[in-house]
Amino acid sequence: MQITSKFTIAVHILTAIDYFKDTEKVTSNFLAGSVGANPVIVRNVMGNLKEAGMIDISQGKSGIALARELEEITFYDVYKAVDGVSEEGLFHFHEKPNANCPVGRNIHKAVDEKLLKVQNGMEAEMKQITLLDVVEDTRRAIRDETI
Amino acid sequence: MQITSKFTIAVHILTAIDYFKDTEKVTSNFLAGSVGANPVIVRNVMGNLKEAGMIDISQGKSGIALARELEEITFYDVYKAVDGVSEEGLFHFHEKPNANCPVGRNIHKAVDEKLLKVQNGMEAEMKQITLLDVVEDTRRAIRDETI
DNA sequence: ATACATGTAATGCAAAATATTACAAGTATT
DNA sequence: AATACTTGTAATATTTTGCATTACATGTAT
Repeated sequence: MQITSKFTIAVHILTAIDYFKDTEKVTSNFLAGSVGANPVIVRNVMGNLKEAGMIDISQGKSGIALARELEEITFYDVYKAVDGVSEEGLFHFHEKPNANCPVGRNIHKAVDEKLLKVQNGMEAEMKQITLLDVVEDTRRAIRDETI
Repeated sequence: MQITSKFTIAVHILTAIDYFKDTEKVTSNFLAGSVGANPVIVRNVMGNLKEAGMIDISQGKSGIALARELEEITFYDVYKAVDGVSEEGLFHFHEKPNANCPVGRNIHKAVDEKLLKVQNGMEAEMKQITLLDVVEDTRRAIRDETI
């Protein structure tokens, strides 16, 4: 498949940027600490998010800021940003069916369009979930911890 | 992710079993030829489909037959049969977030339920596509070839 | 000038998917 | 009973992919 842990890392990063923006110096090393991943991975994901216009960073400069409102960043945006443009689609169909067989020759197109429909359904779902939802729920969970 | 090529192989197998049931002796070797995969892979997938009650096969006996009507086999059934019971869910969330960080400690639950919703949306979509759809479209494509 | 940040190439490593070989076990046909 | 052919499965490559790591280039601020 296609959805890697980079997706959840990206969500984590964006959430942490918002959460710590006033109290900590948010760097790739700091984020790597929170996520529990390698700083280089974090920097790569940050690069993807920057290209997609979700965060503002620049080389040398310390400080990472959100470039868009939280409610204007959906799961779909993040997914597209970090897991490639998804030219391949969500599913592999990398069979090499036998061209001498009528089924082998024709099933590809029959299945492809159906998988595309499934993928579109999933993407529609992802477009309805925003980073604001995540941030709100995370903040609530943190608040409830202290009780 | 989780959806492997075994899924498309399984769909291919089921379609071929139906298509060739009256004209060819359908064996794992024959199917492997049509799919373009190794016979052992095909036999393993066949085993999954048998467990799930979609085909009838037995050791030694030649001949593979569908055990259920085509319109009663959905993409979801096939997916569940070959890609495991999906205890893990469709997405990895195998981060090891830092427990010393409030975000790292709490984001997991916030994101998990949202990914679950996406997954459910996708599965709902898969439940609406049946093997009959695939077989009909494949037959139509084969018919159109000869024009 | 120094310290510290991001950017990125190169490499290694581990896990997972897939392929392959080899053989066991069952059935049908003769 | 012997043979041929089938499915069932274990053991073992091979390949691919995700992730980690090292090392260093490049840029900014103080």
